[in-house]
Amino acid sequence: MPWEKSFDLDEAVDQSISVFMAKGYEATSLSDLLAAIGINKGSFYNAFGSKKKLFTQSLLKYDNEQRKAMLDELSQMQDPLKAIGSLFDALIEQSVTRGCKKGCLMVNTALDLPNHDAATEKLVKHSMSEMEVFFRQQIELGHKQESIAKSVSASETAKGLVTLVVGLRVLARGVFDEESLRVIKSQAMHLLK
Amino acid sequence: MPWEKSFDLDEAVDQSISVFMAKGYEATSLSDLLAAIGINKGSFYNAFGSKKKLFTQSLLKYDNEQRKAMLDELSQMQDPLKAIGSLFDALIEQSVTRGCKKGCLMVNTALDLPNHDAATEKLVKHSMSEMEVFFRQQIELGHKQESIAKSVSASETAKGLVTLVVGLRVLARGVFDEESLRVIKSQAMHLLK
DNA sequence: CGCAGTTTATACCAAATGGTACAAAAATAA
DNA sequence: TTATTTTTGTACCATTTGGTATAAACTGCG
Repeated sequence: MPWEKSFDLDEAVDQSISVFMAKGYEATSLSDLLAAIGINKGSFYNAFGSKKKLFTQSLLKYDNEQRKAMLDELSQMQDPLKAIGSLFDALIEQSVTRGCKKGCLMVNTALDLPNHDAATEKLVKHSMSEMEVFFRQQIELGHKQESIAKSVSASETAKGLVTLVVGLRVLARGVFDEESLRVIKSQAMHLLK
Repeated sequence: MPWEKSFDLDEAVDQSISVFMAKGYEATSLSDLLAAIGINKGSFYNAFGSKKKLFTQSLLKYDNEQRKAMLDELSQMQDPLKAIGSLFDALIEQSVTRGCKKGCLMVNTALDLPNHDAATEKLVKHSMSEMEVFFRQQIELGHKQESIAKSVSASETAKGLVTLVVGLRVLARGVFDEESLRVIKSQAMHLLK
């Protein structure tokens, strides 16, 4: 066997995620990706096949390492109000700190859904639905623990919280300042009362 | 004097709004616009100057004729809960009916803010802030009329409602079905209790 | 009619688009 | 050393990009 790839595949996808997140799929050019990853066309097509395939790969990795990882961790807290509060804290933290206003690849793609293929649509819907499930389960746990009133509908409030998260990620891209983002969190907690 | 323009300027901008809304600024090509308006390059540059100028004009018109017109009308109802409920009804109605999933030009642009110029940023921020003001005033009116409890903070809840509206417009583009959108409305009304 | 202004249609522009092809260099394994 | 395979660099591809230029045809008014 000859030799290992000289650039880190995983790292390359991470760079791609950044670019796609910042500019969107269409507005991201091949040159943008090559510059961000630090390779040239030959290696690119050898490694990823096409721009579209890289995008799908990026979206998948993002969903696994960002959304899924975070929800899994929060689920283990066994404290619904704290878990949900922490989720919003983390989103705000990311929005304020991270590279500045890159937002969320999944939300960006959700807004652009009509311009993507069926596979992408399925992935985005699944990711959003997983988030809704997370909220629903947390609220149901709160019902058992009696930290959340039974009058708070698990399924309906879960959808409300998903909507607030999505809205937050949009507004975090430049419309709202940090203080306003924190108000969104407090409004989310209001829905649980 | 020679002769009137043979195509309707106003109508042309409306067509442009549709295209920009559906595909986003970057992904919309000149050809897309020419096809949608039904004119050719010569007339286009004579009438609008550039793609960017047309976009700005479109955004401005959209803000005036969609957002402003709607909020002005709802303000006249003098019934905060009804007005806010009607706003969500109208958004859902649009999302379900209108051309199918075109969404909202202002929200689409908000998510894309980092890639636009200062003038656009100002316009979007102003539009969003006007919406926030609308909600705040409605809640304050509700305080006076005693239809909304004083414990509901006008300024904070206004931000929460703006976030729900933005989230709704994103999710309406393909993630949520009509039933789920209606749940968002009911969650919005919950914030007013 | 003649002038003014508009519309069409076309040709053109340089630059960038996503993607392919290929030779040479480099590095490992046998 | 000799294969094997990936890397790099470059050249190339047709198409499209936003934008300009131009000439002819059309329409309305004085």
